[in-house]
Order: sequence, then structure tokens, then C-alpha cells
Amino acid sequence: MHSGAVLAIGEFSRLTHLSVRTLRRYHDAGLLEPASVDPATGYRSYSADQIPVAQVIHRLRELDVPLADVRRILRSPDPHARAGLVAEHLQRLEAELDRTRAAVASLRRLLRPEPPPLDVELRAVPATTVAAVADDVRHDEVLAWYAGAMAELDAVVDEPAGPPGGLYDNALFEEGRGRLLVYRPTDDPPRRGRVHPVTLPAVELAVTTHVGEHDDIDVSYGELGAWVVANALAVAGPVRETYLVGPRDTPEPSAWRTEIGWPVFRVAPR
Amino acid sequence: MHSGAVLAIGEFSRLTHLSVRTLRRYHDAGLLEPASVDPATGYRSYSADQIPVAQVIHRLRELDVPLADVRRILRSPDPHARAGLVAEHLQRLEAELDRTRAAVASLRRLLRPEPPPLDVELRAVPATTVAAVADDVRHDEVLAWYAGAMAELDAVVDEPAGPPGGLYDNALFEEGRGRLLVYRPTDDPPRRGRVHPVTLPAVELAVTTHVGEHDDIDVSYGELGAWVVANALAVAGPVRETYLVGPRDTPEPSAWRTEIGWPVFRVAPR
DNA sequence: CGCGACCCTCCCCCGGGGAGAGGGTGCACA
DNA sequence: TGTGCACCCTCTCCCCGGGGGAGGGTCGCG
Repeated sequence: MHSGAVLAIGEFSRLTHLSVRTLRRYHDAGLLEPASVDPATGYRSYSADQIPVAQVIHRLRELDVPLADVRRILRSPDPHARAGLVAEHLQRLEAELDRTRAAVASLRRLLRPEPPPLDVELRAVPATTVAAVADDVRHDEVLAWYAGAMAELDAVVDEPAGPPGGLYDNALFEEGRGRLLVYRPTDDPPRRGRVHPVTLPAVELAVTTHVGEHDDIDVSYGELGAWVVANALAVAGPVRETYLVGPRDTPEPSAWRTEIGWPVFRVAPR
Repeated sequence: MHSGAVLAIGEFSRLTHLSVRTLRRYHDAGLLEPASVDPATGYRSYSADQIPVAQVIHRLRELDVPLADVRRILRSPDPHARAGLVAEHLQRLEAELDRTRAAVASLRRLLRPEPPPLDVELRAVPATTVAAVADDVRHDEVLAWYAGAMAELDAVVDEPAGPPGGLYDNALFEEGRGRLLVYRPTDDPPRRGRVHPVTLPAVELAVTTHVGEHDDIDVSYGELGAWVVANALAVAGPVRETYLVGPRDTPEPSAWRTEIGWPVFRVAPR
């Protein structure tokens, strides 16, 4: 309709509740180009048609959608594809919400007085050959990757000889990405798809068992670590987790049991 | 217990899953002071006792609690007060979640095809004297302030002569804070507490009625604005909202009716 | 013509890190 | 006693999405 109406940036700002500054930024970012720009003065002119666009941007920004993604959404011509991109972000929000919930729960548990003390045991573990899937993974992809790898392992390993486990490279936590290996012990490890035999080296492990929710697991890590240094040992190599009882066994998190083993060696006492 | 164990920053990093960089930053920020610092080399030494503290910090940061607030929480000696501070942040999270939900819903409505067109009317409004509460308010406090002011008005005005309304300074949107006035028309405006008589000047108003959820109201603002410029008018002064049907009348948002009036004056056509 | 409102660009600030440069230390092994 | 290497130090710059302000041009009304 009345697309002829032309607005200075200040008027447009009043009409959209976006600050003048922000409008200029959106112009620079290629998000919301003014209908025209006076080449002599640099004055921006907006058209009344752009108000709804500005409002969509406003809503997306309220959802913390990065400017680059907002641009992608606006540029995508097909409303179908657009809805897909938006849905993607809503999913991201959902995931973030889950993270938040988990952190809140964990914080609550952490602030509760006196967690029960942890039993730590030093155990010599011989080299074993297992069926494994391994890859370089980003820290935030760990869960998804794990689920896929474990499913593939389950499909390929017929007669597991024990509970599944994983090896976590320290770089995963320190640098945000690193090697992740998930395995099932079995007598004759097959080689199919991503699954292949791997020989885990013999190590001396400081072992403890974490009970409950995985979100709290670094509390157990911390206690294990404190035990390790208190006993004049040092950490060597990737941590090993063994899933004695996990979500695959029972939906009740309080029953989950995860063995954490940290390869250690003796150091001179300081 | 074994508080004697002393850890280099790298070891401590492995034990807490906080990066070395981040640990140094937390030191600089006064969040997590190392147990000791070698004055000659600057090497930081951590004690195993500090692991639980590091974990609490980790959790709080996962909840986006600013470093300054984390510091406050850790410094507060009384676990009671501490729990209070934490609860405060959880409340903030809750509020944020509400905002997010509202934005999602609004975005959904915005992306739905073809909102019904808006009827806009030009109306001369005479000066009126009303009972009002006014203050300078930050944009994010508007809702809370409004609720309080309206309650006070209700308590003081016995015989309202029409639905309540509000005046919103443009600075509220442009600069994040500005004057907010809420009023009830009544024959003999009292002066008690924050309530006092105010004479609203006569204006010509471009008026439309927004139906439904307030979260979508700037869509109606946008359409109203487009109409205003299309009719060679310009905006003058704070917008007036009149709550014909609101949450005080019915809990059903789809029935809410809010009149938006923008003071205008005629400009030369361009 | 003058004034005030408006607009322009440019630069620095915030927070919570990531990245890397450039240099010092601690320790094991030859 | 070197020498290599992992570790540690500080420093500066970058990211995002804006806010704040400086310094200067432009518009339109009286």
C-alpha cells in the first residue's frame, strides 16, 4: 500500500522502538538497509514498509539470535526455509534452557551441606583390546557424538564382555576440543563402519565411583583429583569413565553409577 | 583434611575443568585467589581445598552470573545470605525465561500471514484533569512500576470516570529510561501519597485499538506509525495508551483491548 | 542569519573470555 | 653440565552488540 512514505532515521526509530544507534548498526551490518541514502549528506531514509521487517529483527534479537543469523533469516526468500531457520534457533534456545536447568540443579546439590565422602582406590589395569569408536570432538558436541557412537557400537558388538566406557582427552576441557573414544569390551573386537579394535594401554588408575546425575560429575573429579595429589601421585593421560549403571539401564538418575579412573604415576613428595 | 596439597595452575586446571586462562582471570578479578604466589617467578599455587570453590564458580558462570556477583556470593560469609543471593539470580533467570517465552510467542504471531488491518481514527481530545502517578522509570522496570502505581491509584480514586491509561515518554524507548505517567480519570482528582492531579493537554490523537497480548503491541505501534506518516502527519509528544479491557478485567489475553493514541500535527506533504 | 534539532562518522567502553607473542623456570636425561 | 621441553608468566589484540560521547555537517523555522 502506501509505500511512498519516507522517514528520517529518528522518526523510524520512534516508530519501531529501535534506537537510532541500533538502526545505524543494522545498516552497517547489512541487516536493514535504508530505502535510500543521500549520497551528499549520508542521511538515511527509511520507508514505512520496513517497519514490519524491523519488528521481526527486534523479536529475533530479543531471543539473542546473532546478527549474522538474523541476516540469513531475512535473506532467505522462501518463507518455508525461513521458518526452518527460526525453528533451529528455537531449538537452540531449548537446549540452552536444558543446560541452565541442569546447572541450577547441580548448584543446588553443590550448596547442600556435606556431600558424602568418596572412596578412592588405586587399581592396576592391564592392557585390553576393545571395540571402539574414536574421533576429535568439540566440547559441546560430546553428548550428541556419544549417543551416535554408542548406538553404532551396540549395533556391531554382539556379546559385550562388560559395561561400556569412554576415554576423554584433557584437551577437551582445556581447549574446547579433543579426542574422545567410546568403547565396549568384547572378546573379538570387530572392524565395521567407525568401529575398530583399539588396545587400551596398561595403566595404574585412581578410581572412584560417581553416583547420580552426570551434571555433578566434576565434583567427583575434584575429589578424585584432591585424593590423587594428597597421595603424591600425578595425572597421566586421558581419564577413563566406565558406565556401570547409566541411562541405558535405568531412567532414574539417582541410581546411575559411573566409575571415574584417572591414570596416575608416583611422584617425589614435595 | 589433606589441605597441604599444593597444585600448579595447570594441574588445578585439569582438576576443575577450568582453563588456565580463566583461572588467571579469576585471580585478577579477585574471585579465586591462589593459595600462594611465588614473588620471584609469579607462579600461582593452588590448594586442593580450593577445588570445591572453583566448582561453585563454574556453576554460577554457567548460569551467566556476572563475575562481580559471583565475587559477592563467595565473599558473603553467612551461608544464609549466600543462599539469598543465589536465589536472587535464579529469580533473574526465571524472569529472563518469561521474556524469552513472550518473545517466542510474539515472533510466532508475527510470522503468521496477514495480520488483520488496523482501523485508525483521528480524534481531537480536549484537555482533561485526572488523578495520576508519574515518575522517571527505567525501561525494564516499567511493568513492576506500573503495577505498583496502578494499585495506589485504585486505592485512592473512589469513583473512576473511565478506563485507566498511561503516557509513555519516547525517551523510554530511545534512551532506556524516561517519564512514565499512569492515570485514572475522575471528577475530583485527589492528592494523596504519589497520587496527584495532572492536566493532560488537549491534543489531536491518531488512535487505534490493539487487540490481544501486550507483547505484540509494537506491531500496532508500527501500523499506527505507518498510517500517521502516510497521512502527512508527524508525531508530537508522549504516546497515550488507554486500557479498555486489560488483565484487571479478564485473564484471557485475546480479549484485551488497548487503545493507542499518538499525538500528531499536520506537516507539509513532501 | 541564527538557532536548535537532527544527522553524520569515528573512537572508546563493557564482559568473559580466546589467541598468540615473547620471555622466564623447573626438571629430567644425557 | 648442558639441553630440550613442558610449563608458567605478562602483554596486547580480537569477538559480540550495543552505549556514550566527541566533533562536525545539515535542515528548517522564525
